[in-house]
Amino acid sequence: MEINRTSRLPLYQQIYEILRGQLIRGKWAPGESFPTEFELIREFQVSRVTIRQVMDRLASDGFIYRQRGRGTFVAEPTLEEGLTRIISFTEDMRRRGLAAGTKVLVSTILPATDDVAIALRIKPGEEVVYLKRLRSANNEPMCIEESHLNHRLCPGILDHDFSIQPLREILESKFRIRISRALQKIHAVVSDEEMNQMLKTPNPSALLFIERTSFNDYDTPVEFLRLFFRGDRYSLYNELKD
Amino acid sequence: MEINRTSRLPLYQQIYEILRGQLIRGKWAPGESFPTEFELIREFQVSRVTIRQVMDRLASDGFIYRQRGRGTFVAEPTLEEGLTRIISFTEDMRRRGLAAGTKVLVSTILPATDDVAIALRIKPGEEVVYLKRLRSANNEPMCIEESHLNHRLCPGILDHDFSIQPLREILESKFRIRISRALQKIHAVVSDEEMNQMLKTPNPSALLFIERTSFNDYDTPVEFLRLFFRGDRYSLYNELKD
DNA sequence: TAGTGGTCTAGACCACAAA
DNA sequence: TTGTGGTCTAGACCACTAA
Repeated sequence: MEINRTSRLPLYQQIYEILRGQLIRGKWAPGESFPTEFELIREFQVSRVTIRQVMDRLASDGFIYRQRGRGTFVAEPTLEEGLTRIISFTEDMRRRGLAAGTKVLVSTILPATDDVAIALRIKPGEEVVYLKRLRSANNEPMCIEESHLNHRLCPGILDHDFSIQPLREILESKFRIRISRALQKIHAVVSDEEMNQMLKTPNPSALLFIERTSFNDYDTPVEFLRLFFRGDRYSLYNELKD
Repeated sequence: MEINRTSRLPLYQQIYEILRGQLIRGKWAPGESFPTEFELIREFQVSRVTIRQVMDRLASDGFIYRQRGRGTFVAEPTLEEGLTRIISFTEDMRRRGLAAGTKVLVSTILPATDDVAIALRIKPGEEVVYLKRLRSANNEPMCIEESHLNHRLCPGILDHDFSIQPLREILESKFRIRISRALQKIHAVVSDEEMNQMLKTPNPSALLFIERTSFNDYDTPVEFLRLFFRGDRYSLYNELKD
């Protein structure tokens, strides 16, 4: 874990990426002491302001919290992160104390419909990878997920087994596509017959319906996602300020 | 707008509050130039680092955005703010281009039920102000709002007219209670007969259901709120990072 | 008392945009 | 060329916690 002083990437960003990666990979347990400012100053040989810039960001991201006079500590994972960071379904369920499962229902290539084309900023009729999965938690159905990928950006992706390897991992390792941000819309809808069958919900049921467009580093839409969560089992949590 | 150098409140926080207040009150129009760093340095007579600390926060709050070489500008109001800041129903509707209306359905004092008591951290049976309102947008029903206030914190609040003056304003001016943060849970539920009548929705309909507990500066729960939004008319928006 | 995080300063050099 | 925001430095003093 070295920083590059000749890189055009600012020092604080390099250090941020390093520490953030270590936090996500679980280098420290929640509640454990995080290195002090002066330890990080020694380790990376930068000024205190630069280290504090990094720690301010890690704190506002919710990864660490600081206590004057005591030190800095690693924060517990929160459910709120599902509304601020892009985390996988598996990770989301783990935080809720549930074991995630996946069943691929459909995986094929289709011409883009008008709404999908608009979301992906492509022409209607262009090739879209359509992936429909049933997501479960503790072996009970939890969510229907319909993914639409711009096939031009990930040709041949259908050869992979989506029930084993996470989609984002495939995009990153095989196609060098990193999802850096996403915009989403959250609604409530009534389930239809087909959904009730798949989700084992009574008729009628309410579903938490999320439409999400994910973008790569160059702000090109990569994926358009529709998520239908069981309203009786899944809620979102967050904090409002001021 | 002066800062107090002998106050225990840090300079950057004082300046932040001043500028934030001016931004919220609309001192500058969206898109308009915000004062440059050096103008603010001159105005408040503090160092550049301090001003940047303020502007970093205003930027991450979404109030301003900066462009290297060009300057700093006032951001457009976004719908996302409804998921990060505590904004009033009226303000939320305004951002959606709708005119808000309010009809008070019930306003009374009740003993706290178990769930409300837990949320407000009081004993079951203690006095709670119960306020039920029908919120409308462009004269169409949009939301049923059930508010539960800890009556001990705002005795006599029922004398006010909630259809005219915003609840938060009454709390602030009459009882010196400032809501500084809130925790909420977002679900989807199916409407019942009574709700369908009030909201003029068909049976069955899906509602976006939000439960929110609001806290004052001392982290005491002040209000427990249940919001039932029409699923066909109301959605939440937000951005996910990385 | 020693160590931690919180605040603040003056000053430097850089990249970028506009005139 | 000028002015803007972006990054980085060394150093200072303070408030709080724990030993």
